[in-house]
Parts: sequence; C-alpha cells; structure tokens
Amino acid sequence: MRIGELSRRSGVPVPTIKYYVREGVLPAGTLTSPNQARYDDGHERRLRLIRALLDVGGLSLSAIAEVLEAVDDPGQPVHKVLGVAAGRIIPEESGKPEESGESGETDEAEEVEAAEGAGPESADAREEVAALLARRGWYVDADNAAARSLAGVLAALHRVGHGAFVELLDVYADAAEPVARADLDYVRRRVAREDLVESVVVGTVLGEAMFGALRRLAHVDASARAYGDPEEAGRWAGA
Amino acid sequence: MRIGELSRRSGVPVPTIKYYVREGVLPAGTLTSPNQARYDDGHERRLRLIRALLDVGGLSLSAIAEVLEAVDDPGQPVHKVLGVAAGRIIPEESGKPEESGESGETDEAEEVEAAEGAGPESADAREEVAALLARRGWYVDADNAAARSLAGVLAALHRVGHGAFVELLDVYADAAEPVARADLDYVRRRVAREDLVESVVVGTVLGEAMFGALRRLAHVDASARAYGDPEEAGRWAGA
DNA sequence: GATAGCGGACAGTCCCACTATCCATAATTC
DNA sequence: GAATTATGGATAGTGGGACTGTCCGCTATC
Repeated sequence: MRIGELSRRSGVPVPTIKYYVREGVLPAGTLTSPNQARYDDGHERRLRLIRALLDVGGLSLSAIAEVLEAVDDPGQPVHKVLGVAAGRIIPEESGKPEESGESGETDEAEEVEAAEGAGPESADAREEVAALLARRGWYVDADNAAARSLAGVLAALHRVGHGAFVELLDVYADAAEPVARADLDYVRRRVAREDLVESVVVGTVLGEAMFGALRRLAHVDASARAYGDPEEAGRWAGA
Repeated sequence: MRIGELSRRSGVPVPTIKYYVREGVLPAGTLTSPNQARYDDGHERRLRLIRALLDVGGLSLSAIAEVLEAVDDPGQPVHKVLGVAAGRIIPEESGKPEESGESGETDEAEEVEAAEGAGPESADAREEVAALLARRGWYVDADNAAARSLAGVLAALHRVGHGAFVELLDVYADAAEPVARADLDYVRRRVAREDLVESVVVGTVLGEAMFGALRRLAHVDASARAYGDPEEAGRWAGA
C-alpha cells in the first residue's frame, strides 16, 4: 500500500507518519521509484504499537525509538532487549545512582541537603528495598532499574510526609507476584522472537495501565462498600 | 522564612518557586512589605508534594493545579475533591466518550474507521468492562473515569493485536482488590480533612508508581525462577 | 494530459516546564 | 551608613517534544 492508505487504515495523518519515519520509530517504505514507496502490514502494526505506547503507555517517542531499535536488531539477545524495554519504560524517576560528589550548591547547603538526588531518604529507601527483596526472597539485584525506581518512590513518600504508606509494601508485593506470574505466562505462550519481545513491551506498558485503571475501579467499589451511602459512592475515585 | 531558605530546604530553585506561584500550584507568601514575603512549613510541604506529583507521579503542572485547587477550597465536599483528584490523575487516555457525529475525516473513511476515538474495539471494550463490573459485583458506574480508562486500555490491546492479554483481567482484578482495600484503610486512618485529601492524592499517584516498580521486580524474580539460569535473570525486566 | 498523490526537506507551531534578566526596594554585613 | 546581597514582581527567552504546513519536482491514475 502507499502512504495514504496506511494513513487511512491507521488513523495517523500522513505528515505524522513521515515524522515517525524521520524519528526512526517507523521503518521507511521500500522505494519503487525515487519518489514512490510501498508500505505493508508490518508498518501498520508498528504504527498501532507506537500509538498505543504513546497514548496509553505515556512513553516518549525517543523512549519508543530506543525500545524498537533493540526489538528490530536481530543481533541483540532477547534478554538484553527486555532490559532495554523495562529500562525505557521506567520514567527515570528520582532513584538515579548519583552516589556522591554533590558539590556546587550555593555554598553551605550541605546541612539541609533536601535536593532530590541524594539526601537521607534515598539511602533509607535503598535499604528498605534491599530488606524487601531479602524478606520476600526475590532473586533481584538490588541496583537494577526497577529496584532503584522503587527506592525513588519510597524516598518521595518520605519526603512528602507519607512514610507510613510504605507499610502497604507487602500488600502491594503480595498483589504483584501473581500478576507477574500471569504476565510471564502470557509471554511464554509466544513463539516467534518478535512476538515475544513485543508482548513483553505491550504487557509491561499496557499491563501497568490496565492495573492502574482496575485499582481505581476497586477504590470506587471499596469506598462505596465502606461508606454505604450511594451518594458517597464516588468517595475515593469519583463518578 | 524567606524564599531563599524555602529554596534551599526544598531543593527547588527560586525562579521555579516563583513560577509555581504564578501558575497557581503554590500559594504566595504573606507580604510584610511591598517586596518582601514570608513562607512557612506549609509552603515547604506543598512544594515537596508538587515535586513528587511531577517527578514520580508524572502529572502535569496544570493537572496538579486543578487537584490542589480543589484540595484548597474548603467549600468543596470531600468526595468531590477526590473525584477531581482521580480524574486529573488519569492521563485522559483514549476512552473519551465521543459518541457519534464523527464526520470530517477525509471523505469516505468510514469503512475503515481506525481512528482512536471510536471504532469497533471501543464498543467491545466498553462491553468487556461492563461485563467485568457485573462479574465481580463492583459497585461502579460503567461510565466513570476509571471505567472509561480501562476500556481505552482494552481497546488499545485489541488494536495492537494483543486482545488475548485481556484474559489476564481477572488475575489483575484479584490483585487490585486487596490493594484498594489497603489504600482505603490507609486513608481512613487520617483525621484532618487536608490530610485525608492529600493522602488520597499521594496514595493514588505514588501508590501506582509503587505497584509498577514492584510488578517489574516481580517480573525479574519470576523469570529468574522460570529460566533458572542466573545469566538469564534479567530476562524480563533486565539487570 | 490533467489531476491527485507522493517522497523528501525544512520551517513553523503549540505546549510545557522552566530559566534569565530587570528593576526598585529591603535586609544584612561591615 | 554605605556596600552588598536578597527579594517580589514582571516580562522575555529557552529547549524539548510532538507534531503540522508548505514546497518542489516527480509519479500514478483517470
């Protein structure tokens, strides 16, 4: 097909498709003449994936580009691709590993040290994560991306005065385990490498969105039950 | 304290603080002279909340402004505030309610109709959500924000050819229920109105980030177990 | 052979979260 | 009490992100 049909089928405007090709998230069509190219189902599929990652998953185009680059490189071992996927999916929150050497703040601001990067909360948070991993017996390296991301969240909770929220960590972890097992199971049913990799991306990104929506639905239900009054049914998540 | 100290304590640059005041996310200090103002702990706390919502929660400043406006208005009934909070937290994905009247597409693109707004997937997805709500006996209005958001995710899954992923819906819902109960429990322990409202915001936003990180950690663990080989431990979520 | 569509290049747009510069005044330091 | 630094307020500028518009010369199709 030509670009116009691709646009019509996918709902993505022609200039936007051209833009995606320029940005490297979508492969160019195969040229049949100096100014004529063909696109196929693969392009359409890729386009739908891009839109889903962009609109539902909230990824940036550059993150998508990195993920898809790894997906498209047959030389990459699968587990590396998955690492890239998970890495780009995490919005690079706070938990950066910037260990020390934090000088340059106005002058003698070390006594306060409330910036995001480090601070006492971060060290505590990293310990909390390490303790969690040990407690649950998870086979996870304590400085991988997800662990640092979690530490960032915990540090943020402490900073906003809701350190008590971490009491729910084990409830959350209990919930995360079966979900992760189910995700893995879904992925294992794929056979082709491309399908496998793509399902990891889809599962990680859209799965997170799916759980988020379900959690909010469960909030509505739980508060409707807790507060009885149907007028107050929107107490947590609103009508 | 004055703005400089507020900046030092919170780690937010002075011009940025001024900007937040302009944007209405942070109340102005109380003037002591035409060009001198005082800030207090409340400002610092608010500033930390803004940064957490921005950096960890991924909310936009305008979304934060809407949420905080509702939080700060003592005339707002609590459940309305919570509705606003949940509403702004959802990134306004795909599941918009644009029912019909979709004209204007190039010309006769109705046969294809692959744009995001409507399409056959959206109707199916809404039905799937309604079925889920009925199946689980959740007291939720089928057209609230979270339900539409979920429908958007399901529609996206179908569009990218991963409709099978929705088989995991009930696994996810099983996991969401205890999490939501724990969240509600956490919130109910708050007494002061402001604390209550803030903990809903924090719990909804940071809780989602926390679960996401835990899920990815559980992925790493689950695949380490499934694939045994420690070299492959990063199979799903990467080292 | 007229018309519509195309590939490619590049400039322009809009939004967002800041960041920089000014200025007149206030606080602090010597 | 003079010099230095900080402050509030206003306005302008920046850089990134995701497009969108326009042009050109060529190609496919009626």
